Amino acid sequence: MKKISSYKPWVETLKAFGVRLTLPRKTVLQVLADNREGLTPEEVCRLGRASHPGLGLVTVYRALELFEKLGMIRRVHSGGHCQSYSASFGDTHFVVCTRCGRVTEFPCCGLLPLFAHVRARTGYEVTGHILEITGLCPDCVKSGEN
Amino acid sequence: MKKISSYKPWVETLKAFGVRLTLPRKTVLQVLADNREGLTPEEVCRLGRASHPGLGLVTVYRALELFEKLGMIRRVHSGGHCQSYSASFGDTHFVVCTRCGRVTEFPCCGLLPLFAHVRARTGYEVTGHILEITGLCPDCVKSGEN
DNA sequence: TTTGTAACTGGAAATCTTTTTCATCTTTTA
DNA sequence: TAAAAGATGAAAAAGATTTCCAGTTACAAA
Repeated sequence: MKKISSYKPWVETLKAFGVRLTLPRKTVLQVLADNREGLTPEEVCRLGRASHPGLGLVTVYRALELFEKLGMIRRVHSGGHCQSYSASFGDTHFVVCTRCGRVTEFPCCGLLPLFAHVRARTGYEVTGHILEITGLCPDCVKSGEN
Repeated sequence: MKKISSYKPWVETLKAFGVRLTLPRKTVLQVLADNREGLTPEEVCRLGRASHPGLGLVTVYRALELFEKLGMIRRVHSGGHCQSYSASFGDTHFVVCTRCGRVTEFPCCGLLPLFAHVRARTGYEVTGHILEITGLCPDCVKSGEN
């Protein structure tokens, strides 16, 4: 798993919403930028303390809630528990590796016909959806079974 | 919300897996058969006590876990928390009403092209997925805004 | 039927997980 | 730079889930 970018691209978003850029928030953002698995609040806190030892779990909860509301991160449901978060850029969905937990985004596409089908079939007016695909990432496919 | 069937269709499944048909389990099944919303363990327990006052919450947790493993019920992720369950018959997905919580199944269909797309784009070998659609059920569409 | 036994149950207590509270500290803007 | 609004983190409270364990029960075999 490689470290990706910094959290810099997110800074604009935060400024646009008039959200303060504090040390704990920067720390949480950096952790999320550095990791490509879904992380629980607990995990974010533990990882974050490497660079900011005073980081509080409550603050992590609040930061994650805020970033989710701003669309910078999203909840990952696959893999048993639903309280993990992963960075998200734009209108995408996740593929989650069932072996190593790696999360990869892919553009949201081609669901409109399905929504029409659902509407016709059930009478519901569709307003949203959760779509998450699970599978094996390229590395895990290469390195063995399951 | 209308009461649907009994839990009878499930009895075969349970027998096939060599699972005992006990009073608490029957109670949980009846609750799930009677309700078309996602129910939390707590709610199942409360509703179940109407017919079986001694029903224990721990037993409800165990029963839900078992039934989920046997594919008789599935977790509902929409609506904030992910610890609700709803009856499920066959290879389907859920549409969840964001207003009244009603859950309706629709056949799983038309996702194969998407899986191919994901594979081509991300290199993941697709093995599963979570798809849940949210919207307004016909009754809620009729009865007002929101 | 009756009976033996493995499977199941439910209360209490132990473990998490998440939220609330509140006194203190930090950004930001004026 | 100072004031004010916003943010932080420790502790405590509230919730959710699991573990333990002493009974109880469904079911198969006699």
